[in-house]
This record gives sequence, C-alpha cells and structure tokens, in this order.
Amino acid sequence: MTATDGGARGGAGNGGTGPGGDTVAAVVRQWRTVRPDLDTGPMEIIGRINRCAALLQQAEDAPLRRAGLSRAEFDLLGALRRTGHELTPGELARETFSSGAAVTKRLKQLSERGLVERRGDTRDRRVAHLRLTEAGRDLVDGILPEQLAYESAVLSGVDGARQGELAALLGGLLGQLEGRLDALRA
Amino acid sequence: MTATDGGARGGAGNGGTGPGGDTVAAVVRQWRTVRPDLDTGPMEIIGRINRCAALLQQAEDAPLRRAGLSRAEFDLLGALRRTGHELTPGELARETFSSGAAVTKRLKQLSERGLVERRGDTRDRRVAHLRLTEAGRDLVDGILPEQLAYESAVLSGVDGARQGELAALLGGLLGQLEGRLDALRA
DNA sequence: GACATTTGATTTACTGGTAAAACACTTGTT
DNA sequence: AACAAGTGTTTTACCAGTAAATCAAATGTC
Repeated sequence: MTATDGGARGGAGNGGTGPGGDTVAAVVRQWRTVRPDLDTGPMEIIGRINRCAALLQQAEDAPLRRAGLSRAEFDLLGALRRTGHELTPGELARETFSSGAAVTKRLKQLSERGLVERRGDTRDRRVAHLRLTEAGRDLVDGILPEQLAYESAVLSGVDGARQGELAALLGGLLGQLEGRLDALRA
Repeated sequence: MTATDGGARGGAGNGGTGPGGDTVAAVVRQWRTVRPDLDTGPMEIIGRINRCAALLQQAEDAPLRRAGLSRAEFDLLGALRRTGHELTPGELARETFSSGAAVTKRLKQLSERGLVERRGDTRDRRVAHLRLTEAGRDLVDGILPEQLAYESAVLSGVDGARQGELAALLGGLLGQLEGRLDALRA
C-alpha cells in the first residue's frame, strides 16, 4: 500500500464510494480537502495499481488454493514450466523476484510434496538443478488454464479495446520502472 | 505475484528483456512457446499490475524508511490525517484494508512512539477512538509532500497525457473489481 | 431483568518472508 | 600448493501479518 495510499475506503464509515468512482478516488478527494496545497496526481496511478494488485491477489487465491498452492509456490513451479529446463535456486530466485532464502524454503516444501526434484551439479558441487516432477508438471498444466480463465473473467468488466490500451500503458510504465528504478533509488 | 506470473525475468540467465519490452512480455513469450494453446492475454494486464506494484513498493520504501515508518504504518497515520477526525480500530482496519489484528499491533507501536493517542468511548466501553498526536500529525504532514514528489519522479518517465489515460483506465478496472469481486469469488 | 446473540477489540499460535551470518565450494593469485 | 576472495546456497533469528480463539461489552428476546 501507501503509494500515499493504496489504503482506501472500506464500506461502512461514510457509506461506500459515492458517485466519484473507485475507492482511491475517494481517498484522493479526502486528501485534497485537508491538504489542498498538494499535488495528488501520483496517487491516482500508484494508489490504484496497489489497490488493484491487492484485490487481484485476493481474488486469485481461489483457483490456486483449490490446488493447495500459494501464489509464490505457483510462481516457482511456473518458472520451471515456462522456461522448459532445469534452473538453479539462484536462477529461480531471479525469475520469481524473491530472495534466495525464500526460494530455499519453498523448494524444500515443494520437493517434499513431490512436485520438484533436485539434482546436484557435477562440476560445481555448490549448485543444485531443479526440475518439475511428472506430478509437478501435470499440476501446473492442470491449473494454468483454470487460472487464465479465472483471470479473464475477473477482467471481463473492461472491454477488449480498453484492455489492450491498459496492457500497453502498463507495459510502458513497467519498462520505465524496470529500466530506471535502480538509478532512482535515492 | 502469480496472476499467472508477476514472477518474471531477472537479468542473469538469458540476458535481460530483449527488444520485446518489459519483463512480463518476456514471461508471456515463454508461456506462449511452451503452451501455445493458452490465451495469455490476462497476464499482460494482471502480471504487469503485480509487477508494477512490487517495484513501486520497493521504491517507495526509501522516503518512508527515512522517517522510520513502514508503509502500513504510514497508511494508518494517513487515514487519520486525511479523514480529519478520530477513528476506531475497526474503522481504521476498513480504511487501510487490513485485519483488525494487524491494526491492533500497529496501534500499539505507534502509540508507544507517541504518534497516536487513544481515548475510550464513554457510551460503548468496547471501542476506542484514535487520533494523531501533534507529533504524529507533523510527521505525516512532513512526509507526505516528499512522498508525492518522489512518486512524481518515479512516474516521470511516462508523459502527462499517458499518465491521465492510465489513471482513468485503472480507475475503471478498479471500480469493476471493487464492485464485482465479491460476487465473483467462486 | 436474565440469557443468548452480536459486535468490537485483543490475544494466541502459527506462517511465510527477510537480512545477515554461516557454509561449502570454486577461482584467482602468488 | 596454499590461501584470499568470491559465489551459490542454506541456516538463523526475527518480524509482520493472519485466522481462530478469547474477552468484554452491548443489544435483542422472551
């Protein structure tokens, strides 16, 4: 949250969102009332991205949890599936944007569940190579279509053309962020 | 993550993003290669939203951490500041979209730090009313402009017109999600 | 007016993540 | 060949959040 407020409106207190639109709009209005001197522009993008992400994640839980997987676990399995080859823990960490320690933990659980297999590198005995087991691969292949269908349904309130625009604009922003963010981290 | 893959590309392995754009585009390409039968459309939106949110949150850490606040703490203080009146723990939980338990914990810390004050309700002795102390208010008012300026800088790679479109499209999506999501939670 | 129900908040037990330290091994230097 | 430095992974200690249980007080019901 934050982004100067992913945190927005619930429902109870002042009775929903009103005509102005989404909850972030309501928050922005509040800020403008108490601090009319500030430029609240950035909130309208960043706040909404955060809030959308939070809601989408909650929503996505449903199909994944049915399969007994957390998001993070599915991401890891997905990385193995989509690259099509073995990955080391370090590579998996980079693929899934998580810390090495987190990957270690997840791998432990997933291999206990028989979804993933380890193989030690023969040259460099520090590194391990991970691959999906048959069961792991089947699981991913079974879930993925459900997941995509569900996501499609979630987005269905926005018409096709707008979806395209949104994807393009987000791609532009993301490209910027990925390129420049490290530099900006002042 | 997930959204069928907020988890994307790092840098090492296959050498960055390539000409195709952001990391999510690269992930989508991988999926299309191994599972050409699937409609990867939703990933382009949901994956990017998740990834943007993750990057933005990392980035936002900077100004807030300087003030010794986590995102969640700032959200809580911000809710008190922008509503302009006292809130109960329950209301704060709704405002910040977090669980009551989480709010209880944060309030404990924030009041220990002297940023927030409690007052018991006289009518209903279960409820408490929270307000910012002078120090809390000053802190929020001091940080907020910095925060907004920082966010502005983060977004500056996208030109003004596109920022407007993006905000509008995200608002539309968010409105849909907020309205319909509970219904969809199958 | 006692008693089940509901509501608001807190506590408890637990989970999953992180940062920093520790390990284990490799690589470069001399 | 020995050893410093570097790299890949795991371990440790810790922290924040959650769900479920608990506590406390209000409210409805008979």
